[in-house]
Amino acid sequence: MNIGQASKATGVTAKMIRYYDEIDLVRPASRTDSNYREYDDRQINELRFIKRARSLGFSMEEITQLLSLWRDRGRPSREVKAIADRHVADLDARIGEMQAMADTLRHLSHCCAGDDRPDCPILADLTEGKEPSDPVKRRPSFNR
Amino acid sequence: MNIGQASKATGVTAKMIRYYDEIDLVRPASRTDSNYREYDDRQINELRFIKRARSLGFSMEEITQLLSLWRDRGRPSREVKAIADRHVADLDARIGEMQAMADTLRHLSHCCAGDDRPDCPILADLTEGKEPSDPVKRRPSFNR
DNA sequence: CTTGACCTTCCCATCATGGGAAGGCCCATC
DNA sequence: GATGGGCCTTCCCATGATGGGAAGGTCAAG
Repeated sequence: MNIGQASKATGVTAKMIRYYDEIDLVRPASRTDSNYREYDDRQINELRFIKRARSLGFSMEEITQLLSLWRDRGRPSREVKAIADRHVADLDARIGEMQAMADTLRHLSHCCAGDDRPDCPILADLTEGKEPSDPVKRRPSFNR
Repeated sequence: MNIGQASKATGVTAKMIRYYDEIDLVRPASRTDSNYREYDDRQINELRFIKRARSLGFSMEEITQLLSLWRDRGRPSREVKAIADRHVADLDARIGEMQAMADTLRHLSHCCAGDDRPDCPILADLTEGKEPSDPVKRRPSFNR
């Protein structure tokens, strides 16, 4: 299976497959005589795994760990659970922050006439330069 | 006021002040004879505005628009409200996605023994390569 | 006049992803 | 067996907001 077929089979773009290859996330692809990458079922499954894990918001760092546990038949499920739980806590923290932003804005918007006049509580709030409760530092790499 | 004082006065790092300067987000800083940036109250207020807007999750793009409305005394509050409402919808969408991720993971984690044994519903789920409901495309630039 | 704290610009890195160019390969159709 | 279109390869660049750091100029207090 070449990269295009692997891409179709997994839903991961060829670009990203090459990237995962480059950062050694997946087992190294073997190459044909003409230097085409060749993927077998094992790698296809790894790519699917990565895709699903990304869709659950895991960072590449976490996925590296998850993949290594996945490959290890003797893994303790405790370790997998720990990674998942940490990620859930991370998600919850971010959800909380965004919820706070949305709530604040909903309130301000509700107080804004939204007509032709210039008076606007939203701008007024921004002008006051209130401090946010805490400039939260997040673990790197959960863009999307 | 030089950049360091402006930074202290607004809580925006000097690095970021220079960046906002570079992308013409704030009014251009005047310079002293020795090429130091000089900020007046107007610009200090703009920096505070930006800071507060960032803390509410607005993208630079949105902040550009908000700043321009802020500077315009004749703005219709409708336009400000529209930007805010769009942003709230964006936040809500993202919150929804993350909530779904967290809920899924909470369920899986709950089903995982988390002991020395290797069996793990979390890994099992990742292995199945289920499709996420929909690969949501978000507007660029809301990292943090 | 020295010293240390500040300022300047310039370059590089992040993280996951996509765009695109230049060149090589494969297969089907003429 | 040549041609063409659709693959593949590598390489470089961009994103968005932010920080790190180097090299060199400036200011103010001692």
